[in-house]
Amino acid sequence: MKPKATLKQIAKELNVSVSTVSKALSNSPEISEPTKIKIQEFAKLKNYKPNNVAINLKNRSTKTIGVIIPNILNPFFAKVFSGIESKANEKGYNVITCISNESLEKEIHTMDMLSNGTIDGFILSISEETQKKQEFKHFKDIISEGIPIVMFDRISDEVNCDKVVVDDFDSSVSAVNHLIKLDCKKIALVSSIDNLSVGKLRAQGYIKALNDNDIPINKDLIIRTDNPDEFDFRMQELLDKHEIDAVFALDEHTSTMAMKLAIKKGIKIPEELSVIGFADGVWSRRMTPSLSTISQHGVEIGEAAAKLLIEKLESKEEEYTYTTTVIKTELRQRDSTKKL
Amino acid sequence: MKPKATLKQIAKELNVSVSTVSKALSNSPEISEPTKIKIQEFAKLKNYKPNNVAINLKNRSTKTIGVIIPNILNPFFAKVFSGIESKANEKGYNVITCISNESLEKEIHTMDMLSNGTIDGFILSISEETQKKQEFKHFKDIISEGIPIVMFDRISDEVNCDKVVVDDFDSSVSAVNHLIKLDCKKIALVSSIDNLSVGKLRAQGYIKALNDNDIPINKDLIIRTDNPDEFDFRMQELLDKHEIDAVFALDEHTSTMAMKLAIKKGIKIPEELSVIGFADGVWSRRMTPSLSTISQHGVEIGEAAAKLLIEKLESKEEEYTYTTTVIKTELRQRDSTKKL
DNA sequence: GTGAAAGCGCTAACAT
DNA sequence: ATGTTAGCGCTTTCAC
Repeated sequence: MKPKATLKQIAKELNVSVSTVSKALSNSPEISEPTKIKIQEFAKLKNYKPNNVAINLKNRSTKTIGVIIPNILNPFFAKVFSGIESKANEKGYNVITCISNESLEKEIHTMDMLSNGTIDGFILSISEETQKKQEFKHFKDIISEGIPIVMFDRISDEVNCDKVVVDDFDSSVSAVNHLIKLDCKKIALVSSIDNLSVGKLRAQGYIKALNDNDIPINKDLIIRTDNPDEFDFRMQELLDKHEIDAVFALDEHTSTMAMKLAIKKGIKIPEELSVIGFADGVWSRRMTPSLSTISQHGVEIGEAAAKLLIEKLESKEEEYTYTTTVIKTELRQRDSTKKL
Repeated sequence: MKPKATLKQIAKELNVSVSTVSKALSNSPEISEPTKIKIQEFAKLKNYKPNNVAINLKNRSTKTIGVIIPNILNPFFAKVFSGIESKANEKGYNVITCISNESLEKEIHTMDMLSNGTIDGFILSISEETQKKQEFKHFKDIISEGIPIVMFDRISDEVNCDKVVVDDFDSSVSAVNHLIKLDCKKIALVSSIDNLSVGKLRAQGYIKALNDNDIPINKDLIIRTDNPDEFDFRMQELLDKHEIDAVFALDEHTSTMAMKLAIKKGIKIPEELSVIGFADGVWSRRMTPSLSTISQHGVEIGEAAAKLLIEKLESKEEEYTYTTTVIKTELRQRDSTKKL
């Protein structure tokens, strides 16, 4: 285990000054060819790598982005994360990741730990608890410290910053319209994320689509909760008591459970029941029948967020107007809906 | 946007020296109560946070771990990652994450970018390409630079470092034994990860279990490839040509595709065909029928790896013996296998 | 009890 | 063409 090479050591061993070494290694024209070559070769021999921490201190910037993700097991977030990581790397940035586990406290703690020079800016999606409690002071504080934030997916109108979202409302409208075109009349709405901003937007889209098509809203066909276990129970009840010809599901848990319970009851999908759900990841394809989904292009969301943040970090503008980027979703027709 | 408070500024505003401020804020007994209080209150008022980069430079350590994950969309890796993140955070470490995307070049590039003081050590799982090419020089180089590495899951015997793995071989043996106890005689082995170390170990376990039970190995019932598309084709063929009563699948793709194709053919699971597969994540539960799995306790693997690395980083021992920790798997019986 | 000074590793303005 | 110096923000030893 060799001791780390530093400019100082190299300078001493070569009997030159530290700054000569520094300049030689950055190929400065100030230094003569022969010394340059001598120093560069010696540095390579010693496997010299400039200490990044020292450079960060000098530059007052770390080229590192702090990313806060509510739950990395959710394939949507995993996709966004991979988009952030790849765009950041492309631009020469590192990514420090924290998983908030949907906890407000962890979110606050993380932002506090990292906002001391460790990172140049944040990309985050608000935790469930934070959205429930509508507690956004920590975001505002960080921003007023001059650390930029880009929010994605789960955002807050109260916080002034760049945002990247999906057109949740419109996606819902068009998905439900699609079901209506398929001749579905009794479309159930199911959600186990009714505490999230995105869950509410999606539910509103359903209402809008039914209204537009003069279909009366039937409360009995709507399950909106934030508790997956409660959902399972109510879904069973719904299938037992009411006849439905479609399910519009706002999250992965409800998409898959609705299908599972329907299949168990012997209901044929898609012949007797069409199912469309918000879902990401490969699993919707792997199910039998495969699930028709609204896919959110997570990778693009991540890339857009990273691009936005890095642009902001690298612009010298004092004034900056905040933008909200909308990434379009895509309706992927698979085997849980009939073909038009 | 307030300018960041520094010791220097506080010192000037309070007409004391930098070192006094530093000591007062670290509650040193050298400083008198009144000045301490004055300084501490002023610092709080100014929202002073010690610059972490400066501290890192001083300490020659960053309390940051570099994590390299082949693919974060794989729920096994996502679980391991969340284990690493939580254990690291508990111990006061940050985590810089890179996704190698199974690429050797990205792996090398990442390790090069981070091994300049940015991180104190690495936790990683070897990329597919790296395993295929058996190219391990970059790992050895990093270790010889004095940066510790902990490998998990996809490891190499050629590299001398701490490791955390699953008992792939034994898990396979006992899973296949379970199928045999269920009275299965014609057990297919399917794998689309035959290029990975873990894939090979699991396949060996299958052979061992059949041998132990005096069941002849039938090559026609074995599909081992590293190409998912090729697998789909050969699986269809296998189902068409041969009668089988069980499938033992070494990865998620083959577990789910085997089930999907069998269901499509009208084969009843588990009555006519039992399926066990290596799988993680919630999706095995959500399938119809739910999939019996060998679950790998990804979170524990991540925690163990982080613990190992941090212990190494914080021990002053010059000499250190490398350990390989084995995390036991668990056979989760669900609806794709009959109950005993 | 307080302060000056050195040093972590590097860069860059400013000598020589 | 090379070297000296100061400084990034902090801690710590050593003077006073």
